[in-house]
Amino acid sequence: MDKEFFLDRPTITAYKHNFRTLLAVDSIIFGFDNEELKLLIIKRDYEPELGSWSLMGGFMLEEETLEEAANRVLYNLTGLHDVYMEQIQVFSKPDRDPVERTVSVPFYSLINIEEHDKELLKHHSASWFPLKKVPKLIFDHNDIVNAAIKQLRYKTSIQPIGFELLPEKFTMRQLQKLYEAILDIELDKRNFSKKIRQLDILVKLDEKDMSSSKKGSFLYMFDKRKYKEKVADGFIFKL
Amino acid sequence: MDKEFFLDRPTITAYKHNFRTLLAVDSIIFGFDNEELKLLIIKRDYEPELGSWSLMGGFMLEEETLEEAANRVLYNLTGLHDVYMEQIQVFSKPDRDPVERTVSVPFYSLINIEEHDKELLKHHSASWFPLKKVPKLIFDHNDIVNAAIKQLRYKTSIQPIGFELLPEKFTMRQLQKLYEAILDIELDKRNFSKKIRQLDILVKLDEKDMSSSKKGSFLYMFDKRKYKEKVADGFIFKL
DNA sequence: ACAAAAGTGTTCAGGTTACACCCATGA
DNA sequence: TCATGGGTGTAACCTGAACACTTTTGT
Repeated sequence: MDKEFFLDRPTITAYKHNFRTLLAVDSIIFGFDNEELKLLIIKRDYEPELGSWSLMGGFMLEEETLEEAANRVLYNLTGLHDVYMEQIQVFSKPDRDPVERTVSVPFYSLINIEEHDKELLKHHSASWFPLKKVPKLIFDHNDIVNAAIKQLRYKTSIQPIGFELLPEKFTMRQLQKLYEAILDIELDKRNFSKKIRQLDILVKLDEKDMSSSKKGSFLYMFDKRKYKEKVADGFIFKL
Repeated sequence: MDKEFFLDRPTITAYKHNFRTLLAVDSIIFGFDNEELKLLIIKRDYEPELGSWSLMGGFMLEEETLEEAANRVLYNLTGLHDVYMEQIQVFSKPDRDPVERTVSVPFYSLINIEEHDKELLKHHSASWFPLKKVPKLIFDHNDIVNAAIKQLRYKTSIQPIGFELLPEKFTMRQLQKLYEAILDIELDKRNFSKKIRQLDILVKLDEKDMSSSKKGSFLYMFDKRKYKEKVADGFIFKL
């Protein structure tokens, strides 16, 4: 029994003798260019690993939550607020950051690839990479990206997210391409549009987008109110 | 532009000036007694909140990962190793712990309610509570428990977990009751056993359990190899 | 012989999949 | 007039849901 009692000590020790760690948020930012999914990463202009590709990240401040920190980091890079964001598994190997132990809480976000501040991106030497061409990133950032992709696919296959990656008005075909890009599969256009229309979260507009074909294709908007109702009802959608 | 550059500072500052936080793991331990789902909590024997009900927890040590810390905490309370464990959302409100800022990474585990070290439980003044009768816990621990229940239900509804909560040999009826307890719904025994048998992850034994009826009911075991294969294939199961 | 739980099969409805042709238009 | 992408319906199949009776055996 003594063994357990010994191991137990740290959990009942007064707070002050315990280890305190740096806590970072890392931002996995996905965008869509109507063809494929892309990831936004930066070229570090500070040590360690100056000049290497990296996720955008930042340390959690004393007075903010992790969610606030993640929003701050995303805002710093893109100028965007109120973006879809989801936390994934924490990365906590003691030696993952060579400078000092840093635990990373990653958040992935979905943004419209057209709607961000390009000056800020330039300032951070940030670039978009197709998912299949993401270079070697610092530390364990490639693992983090892979975990985020996995989580995004999983979520997308059971809940209608992904609208955040499109412009406000979009065609059925764009939406289908988005799902195909996220899930990395091909879908039948008849079945896809039937399914999506059944969800009753889109509004069909009278306008057409004439850029993709001679005939033009109808534009849709996404009915935020209905969408939120459904998600709140714990609604599950299977593609 | 200056605003962004100012906000940006913390993310590019050298490590040393940044805030370091206490990082805790909290353990949400679920057990099943053949009737209902229960939660294991402890009566704190240290300040703050001495005497209050609380999740078992502990601070992450300098040389361990969060997963190791979670295993250590669980081991300290139950004497168990190699238990199913899953991380849920991090809780990081700056004032959630009144003594000092502590970020909590909660892990829930599923254990067989018969197979743990009862001496250790007594030592920690720990008790099992039915989910619907969990008392007020310290800090935001009730929120953490609710998040864990939600996650457990979600997981259970799409993947065959939950076997961890049963003894090695169990009856179809016990398994059904477990699912009913986790999902808080009633299931049809014909459809349930058909579905489970289709999954092809159980082995039917020749033995019967005679304790529950005159006729006796067949015992099953869970085929770990097949189960692991299925889960690795990203297999989704909908009850 | 009866009470108590175990065990099993069929039918029906709804959803998912596979599949092919016509439409509108600009060039 | 033709080439390009847009738009739609139907039949076969599969899965999930609802539902009731027989079996075993201890008392």
